[in-house]
Amino acid sequence: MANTVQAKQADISITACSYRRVLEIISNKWSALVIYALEDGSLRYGEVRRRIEGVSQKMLTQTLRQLERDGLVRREVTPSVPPVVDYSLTPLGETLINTLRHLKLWTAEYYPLVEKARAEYDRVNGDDGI
Amino acid sequence: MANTVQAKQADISITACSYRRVLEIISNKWSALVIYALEDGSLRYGEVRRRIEGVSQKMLTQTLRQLERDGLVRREVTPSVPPVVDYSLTPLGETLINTLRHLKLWTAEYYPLVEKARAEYDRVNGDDGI
DNA sequence: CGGTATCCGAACGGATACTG
DNA sequence: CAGTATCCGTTCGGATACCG
Repeated sequence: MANTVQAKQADISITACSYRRVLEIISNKWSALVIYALEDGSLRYGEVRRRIEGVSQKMLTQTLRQLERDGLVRREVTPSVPPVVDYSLTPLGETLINTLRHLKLWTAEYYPLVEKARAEYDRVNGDDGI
Repeated sequence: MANTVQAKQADISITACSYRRVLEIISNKWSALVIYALEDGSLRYGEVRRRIEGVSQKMLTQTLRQLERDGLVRREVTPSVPPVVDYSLTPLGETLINTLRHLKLWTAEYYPLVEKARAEYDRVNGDDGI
């Protein structure tokens, strides 16, 4: 911590370290989608599954368990036959969805530009080699 | 498109579909970290690498190429010996970092609660079985 | 300095079958 | 209905060696 440069680098490393952890929460294929599916309120397992096109039973269950462990989603079991299991966002989960909304807005506004950039990149560097 | 329920589900699917694509941009291990490393301006390859603790040469190069293809990062080569390669955010990349900042703020404020939730979950469901 | 190429284990994630 | 268990291919990502 001698000079400002070193101090700043240390700060970046520390920040990056914890920052990486959040990314681990939402960076798998389905977590953010599940959180989004629950934004309007409680849903049963099957309803969540129907809302998220393409998710398998295995991955949905795994994702829900992980989010439950992280304190973002609440799981409520009504022991009946057949069983009823409801999922909803916890207050902590609600705080995260506000943040995720910004990501969604960015997508809506700028994703076409990303696709355009990709097409241009592929046109230039494209299928020339191999 | 008979009733509102179906219409809403369709809308969710479409949104989720494109939303998933942004997640693909930043959901790998290093992309968001690289974007963050470049927030203060242009950096040389080695400087980026030193800023991101733990990244390997292979993954850094791969991540930078991908971000370049997505139009988020610009790569400028000065052909000298030894070569100099500078990386910086494009205007499009700048728009994304504003969004990512919200994620970082969320982390700073709420991540401790996530860790607490995990500890509690593990305490309850913990190492009882297997 | 700033890469590329290759090998390899670990993790991700889909398909299928079975259960309370 | 809401899972669990298993198999298995694909991708991720680190280590190492080499290159212009």
